[in-house]
Amino acid sequence: MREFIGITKALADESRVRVLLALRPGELCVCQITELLALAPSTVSKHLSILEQAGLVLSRKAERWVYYRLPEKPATAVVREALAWVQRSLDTAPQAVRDARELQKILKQDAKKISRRQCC
Amino acid sequence: MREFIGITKALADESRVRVLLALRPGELCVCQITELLALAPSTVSKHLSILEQAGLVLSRKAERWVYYRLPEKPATAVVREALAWVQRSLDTAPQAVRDARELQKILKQDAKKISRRQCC
DNA sequence: TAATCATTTCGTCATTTGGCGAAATATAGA
DNA sequence: TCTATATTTCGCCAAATGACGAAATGATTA
Repeated sequence: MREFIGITKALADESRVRVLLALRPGELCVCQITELLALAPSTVSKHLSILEQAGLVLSRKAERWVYYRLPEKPATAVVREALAWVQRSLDTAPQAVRDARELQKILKQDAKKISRRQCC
Repeated sequence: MREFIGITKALADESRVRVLLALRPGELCVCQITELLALAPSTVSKHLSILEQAGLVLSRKAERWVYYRLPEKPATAVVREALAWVQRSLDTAPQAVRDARELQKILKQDAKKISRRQCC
C-alpha cells in the first residue's frame, strides 16, 4: 500500500506526468526538462526526486549533468503497470503532443550548443 | 489530461483506495463505509464525492441511504484501467485483507439491525 | 587554484488537502 | 406533523504540497 500511494501521489501532478510522457523517446537532462516545463530548476528537481522515489524514473550522472529516464525494466509490477497506464491513457493527449513538438525544438537547440560542450 | 489527473488525485489517498477495495464484493452504504474507515461521516462523504467525480464509483439513493458501488461498465478506458490496476496491485495487501475481514463483521452486525429497519 | 555551470537543498510563502463538528437537507416512521 | 436517522454542505484548522529564490554542492574548464 505504501508503494502504491507513493506512485499515485507522484502521478497526481500534471508537471510530473508530463515528464513521464516526455521521457518516452529517451533520457533527458534536468535542464532540458526544466526548459520544457518552464518552471524553476529547483522546482523541477523536486518533481524529479518525487518521481524517482516512486520508482517511476531512474537517473544517471554524466559529467556535469544528470539524466533521467524511464526504467527499461521496472523494479515492480505496480510500477510497470502504472507507467503502461499513463502511456496508454495520455499517448495522444493534446498536452503530450504539444510537449513532444516543443521537445524537438529544445533538442535541436541543444545540438548546436553541444559543440560548445554545453547541455542547455 | 484533466480526467487523468482527476483520477490520480482521487487515488492519491489511502482512505479512498481502501474504499475502492472494499467495494469489490458489492455496493455499500455510506454508513458502512464510515464504520470501516472510522472517520467522521462528513469526511467520508467528501471522499466518496471525490471518487464519484473521478468516475471511479457510482451511487444510488434508496430510501434513507446512499449506496456506492464500482462501475460495472466504466465510462472510459482510463477509469477501467485505473480500477483494474488498483485491484491487481492491492488485491492481497495487508490493509485490504484486514478491511475485508472487518467488513464481514460490519455486514453481520447490520444483518441484525435490518430487522429494525436500519442500515447501520 | 579560481571561476563557471548544472543540480540539489533549504527556507519561505500561498494554495490545497484532509480532518472535524455544526448546521442544513432529505427521507422514513410515529 | 413531529421526530429520528442518513447524508451532505459549510466553515474552520492543521498539515501537506507546489512554487520560488538563495545558498550549498559537485564537477568541469580556464
